[in-house]
Amino acid sequence: MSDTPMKGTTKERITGKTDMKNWHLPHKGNTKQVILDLAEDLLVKRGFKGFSYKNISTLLGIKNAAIHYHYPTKSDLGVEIIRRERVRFEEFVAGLELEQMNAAQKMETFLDKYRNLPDSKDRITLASALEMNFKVLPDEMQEETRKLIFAYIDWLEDILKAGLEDAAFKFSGSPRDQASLILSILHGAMSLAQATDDSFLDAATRQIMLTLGK
Amino acid sequence: MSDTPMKGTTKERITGKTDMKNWHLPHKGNTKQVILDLAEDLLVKRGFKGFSYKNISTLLGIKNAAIHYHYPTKSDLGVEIIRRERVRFEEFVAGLELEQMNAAQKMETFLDKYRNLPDSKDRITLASALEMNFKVLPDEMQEETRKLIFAYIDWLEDILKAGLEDAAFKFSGSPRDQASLILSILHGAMSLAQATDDSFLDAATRQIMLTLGK
DNA sequence: GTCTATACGCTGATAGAC
DNA sequence: GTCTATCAGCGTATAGAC
Repeated sequence: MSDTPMKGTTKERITGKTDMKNWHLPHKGNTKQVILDLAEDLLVKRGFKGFSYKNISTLLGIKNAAIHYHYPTKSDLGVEIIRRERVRFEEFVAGLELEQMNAAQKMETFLDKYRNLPDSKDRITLASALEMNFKVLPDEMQEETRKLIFAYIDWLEDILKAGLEDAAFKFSGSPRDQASLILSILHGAMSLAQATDDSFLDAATRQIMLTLGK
Repeated sequence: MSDTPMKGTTKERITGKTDMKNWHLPHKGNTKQVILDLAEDLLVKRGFKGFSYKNISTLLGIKNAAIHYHYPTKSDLGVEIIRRERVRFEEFVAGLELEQMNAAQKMETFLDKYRNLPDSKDRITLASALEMNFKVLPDEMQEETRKLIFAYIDWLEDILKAGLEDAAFKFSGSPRDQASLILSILHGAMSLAQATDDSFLDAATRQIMLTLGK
């Protein structure tokens, strides 16, 4: 992965559209957000110690020091990335409620997030990447990572419990254990796929629904 | 984790016993091996970019440059760590054959390796740690990592096939898919446990035997 | 908000003495 | 085999100008 400067304005990069009128303008006030996007991408792809402020600033076409203006330390930046993901997940969960899905539908929609991971992301999620880097993360990032993971597990436990009650699912062991197992399978499949390029995620998601009696 | 120099001779460190007669002697010719042990430990605990030649040399009570004498580049060192693990696994497999175990016994013995991981290792295996660091590894290390993982999967596939034939196991899907799934579950459980301190490995190994109809 | 300039430690690595 | 000395480059981070 090279650190070639990005072309065009921020909006063009984000939307994928070109805005010829403003090609020469800098990031029009959303630099802070673009830094977050870029940093999340690099964190997922290379690990926390595998990218630097220099990498980000080069991609953005600005200088090292400018990043520190937005996020004083790398830990601040990392914490923000994780918090944003937790918010995203909360919105995802709220969305499912709005659609009045049943437990099985919710589970399928959750699994879809993994089935549909773009190859450009190397088919890995932020939570999984954080786990993998856990021991080299600053303390505050470790804490946020834990919160994120338990947000997933807590939610999984809830819908497993609901599915058990209305007989949509059947499985042995506690809903909590089953929730942990499901996340283990998904994260393990992504971890293995990193090294082997094989797709373990399809087999993994299939197996999960099987063990739930679907 | 601090890099406090180790006390005593190499043999004392390795065996845990004290040899007062030779406490003042350096590493008596096995420095190269001790470096490998130390480096493997650091790699598992901190990731490939999380330790340096300096870390190792400080622990050993020698200088940075001395490590380069034994392993010219960090990649050389990393490759040796992985190769040694593959040899260890081959010996493990050969040992199971000598004991004339059946498929179910072999699987249990394999799972024991994960159940019995010492806390001092943060309950993570070399293969899993390599996977987690995969994208920041030098090319030669990536190649060796792949070989190691496929050594595991190939072997798992073999005993799953054997167990299927003599009706010791029953499961749906191909033995290959099942082998991948088992490794996914194990690696995923270790990955999750890193961040949460919960023990997912016990639940994971139990679930594996369950899905094999045991 | 971004720049220049700067600090300082650590990194992987090499040359040559002992 | 290990040492001293040295290297260039990168890492995070800060001060102060524009």
